[in-house]
Amino acid sequence: MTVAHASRTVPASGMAAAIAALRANGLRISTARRVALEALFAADGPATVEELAAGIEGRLPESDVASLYRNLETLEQLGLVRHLHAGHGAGRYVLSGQAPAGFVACERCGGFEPLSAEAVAAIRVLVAAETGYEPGFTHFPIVGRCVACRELSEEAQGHVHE
Amino acid sequence: MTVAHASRTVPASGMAAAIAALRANGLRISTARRVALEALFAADGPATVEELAAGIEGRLPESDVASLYRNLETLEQLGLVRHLHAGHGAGRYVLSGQAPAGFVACERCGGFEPLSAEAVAAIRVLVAAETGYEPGFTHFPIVGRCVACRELSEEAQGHVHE
DNA sequence: TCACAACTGCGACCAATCCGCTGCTGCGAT
DNA sequence: ATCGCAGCAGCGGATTGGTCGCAGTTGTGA
Repeated sequence: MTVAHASRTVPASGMAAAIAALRANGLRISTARRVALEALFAADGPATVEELAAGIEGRLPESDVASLYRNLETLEQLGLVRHLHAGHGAGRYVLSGQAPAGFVACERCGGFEPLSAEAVAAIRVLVAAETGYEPGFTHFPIVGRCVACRELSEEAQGHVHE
Repeated sequence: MTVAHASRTVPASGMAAAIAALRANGLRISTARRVALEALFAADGPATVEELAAGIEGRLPESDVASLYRNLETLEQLGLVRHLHAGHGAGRYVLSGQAPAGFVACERCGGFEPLSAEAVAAIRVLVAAETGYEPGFTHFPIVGRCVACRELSEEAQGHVHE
């Protein structure tokens, strides 16, 4: 397949680079791995294994969850993928090329917002100065309430499962 | 049982206050609840349900986990207890009277460090200014690496289960 | 000391993740 | 082309953290 038109929604170069990285490490380009990468490229932001395994709303073939977990781990070891845990529930996987310096996650609706490198650096300095700890914010984002959910929880003091 | 000497490691007043709070809300002072409270008072910092159920290293009677979860939830609704999720693994419960404004947790060794109210406020402002999100840091602490674990992971780039 | 709702403790159940095994397949070597 | 085989996929089952339903027990006000 020759690339006739260089630009697409998903830069073909990303996929090619990922495959090259696999090959460079002596790993096979199996169908399951290709599908996993396609799902990651097609996903809109950090996606759960469930979403990826279902083929991103049925637009891609389904995958076996156990194999998917293994392949995501492999891709993570190559530095192609990162995963994060935001609040309760399933972990989420992103292509590291598409991930920002950090995330804030809403503990209520599960939404995400990127965090700039500057903000992350500033917070890191604050935390390190007080405790010596060095936070990452990529693997474990900051968790809070987004604007919409904050308003909701103020008018109705309802308990969401925590 | 009369209190001969007023001061102990665990302030008896804390226990009495907790029991009073239960009673004030029309809740029963059952054995299981008393044991749960004792375990929380005896615990050194945020403890897992497993630790609490085991009676804090066998120093207290064992508890049923399901009942313990229910009682911890009850105590949490009264504002006596808080729970937090630091990194992977089980959640942890603390008496809210013994909990600081926020926590930093080490994702590697599971250690904790308190975060001052000032630091929490400063970070909250930073995050809110950039994203509109309002983080708490009590339910989901900041996760990072403590000094010791950072040194370990620098000399040997070993992968801990993530 | 009685009566009964609140509570306990057991076992089944659930979601997220990982593990072991067997059979298939990508890929370098013929 | 095609062969051989380590690497991999896909299945089922195990594990961990947490919840639910239910039958039996127990605080507590009357």
